[in-house]
Amino acid sequence: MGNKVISEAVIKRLPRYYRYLEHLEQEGVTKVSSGTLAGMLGVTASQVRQDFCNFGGFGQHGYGYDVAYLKRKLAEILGLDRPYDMIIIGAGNIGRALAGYKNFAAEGFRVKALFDVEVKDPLVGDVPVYGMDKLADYVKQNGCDIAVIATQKNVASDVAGRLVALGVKSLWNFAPIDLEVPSDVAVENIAMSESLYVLSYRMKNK
Amino acid sequence: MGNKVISEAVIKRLPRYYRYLEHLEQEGVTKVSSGTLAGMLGVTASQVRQDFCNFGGFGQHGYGYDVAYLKRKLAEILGLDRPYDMIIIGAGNIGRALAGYKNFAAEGFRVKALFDVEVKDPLVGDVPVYGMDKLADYVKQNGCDIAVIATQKNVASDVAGRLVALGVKSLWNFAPIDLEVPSDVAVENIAMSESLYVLSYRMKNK
DNA sequence: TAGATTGTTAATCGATTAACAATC
DNA sequence: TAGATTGTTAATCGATTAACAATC
Repeated sequence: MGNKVISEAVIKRLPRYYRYLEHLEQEGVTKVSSGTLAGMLGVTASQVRQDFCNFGGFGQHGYGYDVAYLKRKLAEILGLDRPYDMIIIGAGNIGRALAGYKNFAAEGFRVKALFDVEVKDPLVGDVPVYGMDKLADYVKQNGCDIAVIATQKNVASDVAGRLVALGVKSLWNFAPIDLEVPSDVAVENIAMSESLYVLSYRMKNK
Repeated sequence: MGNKVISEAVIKRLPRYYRYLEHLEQEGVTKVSSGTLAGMLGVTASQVRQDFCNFGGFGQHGYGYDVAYLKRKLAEILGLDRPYDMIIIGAGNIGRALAGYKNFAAEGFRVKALFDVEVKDPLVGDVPVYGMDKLADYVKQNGCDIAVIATQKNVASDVAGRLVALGVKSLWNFAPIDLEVPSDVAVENIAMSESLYVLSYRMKNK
């Protein structure tokens, strides 16, 4: 593993590069320069080259970057070159919406099951819903690459703790709290209300 | 308006401070020091004081910060001291989930209407759903503080353009694209797939 | 008063930008 | 070859941290 430490700022830009490269590829564009890419992202060409240089550099002097190759390299870096099995804890509004979101499956993130204390419907789309009492057995039998926390705020920490105890190494958290997990567990938050607060701030300060 | 330019880094921390202050207030805690707050957020006491100092400073030498007062000041800064009327464009999984999310209303963000090209149900919870042809009239008659873009990716730019043309000054965007808007329009993105990519990166690099 | 803790200036650290030799 | 554009080092800029006088 290429273990140069990459800053958070760089990591957060990688998915954006990837998105624009997908777009370029769809348009049939085969090569792109750091300057062009920079123009699309709204950053400097220097930064684009620095960012890729962190991973060794994927371009050719005097030519630029091959779109398909650069995209493939970014996919590798981001870990998008393999599928992931996800489960969602909490079959409320957000949990059900995520289960029904087709794009995830298309990108290799496969929702295999929903869990909730109360099973109102046995299926959401084509995803089965199980009671929370089934969680441990399910994870032990089927494994789970990513668990999505879509529960109420007040149980989110407990649920995270149970998942970690079951050996789940990756949590995608939609609850408005900061989860505390061991250092070998990856966490990403979707902080919707914080985003809404920032929007409110921006409105006020335009 | 106090027009010191505040960095993005500071702005993004404000909602987190606010969240922890809410928590402290609920616990009945009336005063807090920069050190304590820093411990909760996982930052340094220096940074906490610097951040508040940007807005004039809300503490008292030798005492710390009054929780209720600091929370009220942060609410003012973030613009949470008044309600907002929201509409949601796109009555798919995400749009409907957001319409049904009770916490928003509790925080003063009121979902007034959903819009979609196709009106399958006239109501989602207690929120009315209208056809896209009703959008212009609705906004002209009722106004709209914040429009939520929860459409398919391929129409998101068009929808954003229409909203901006109708005078909407604030967009909360769930589509995986970068919206281009005039400088007096505020935009905040919830980039779910980018977050998932970052999670994937983190899993791979733990 | 003595102790605690802020507000704020100065020092440090890290990220971004500029520059340019290497090279396709 | 001449032109273009990278990879990478050095310079700049901005954000974080440390320090401490002010003061409750």
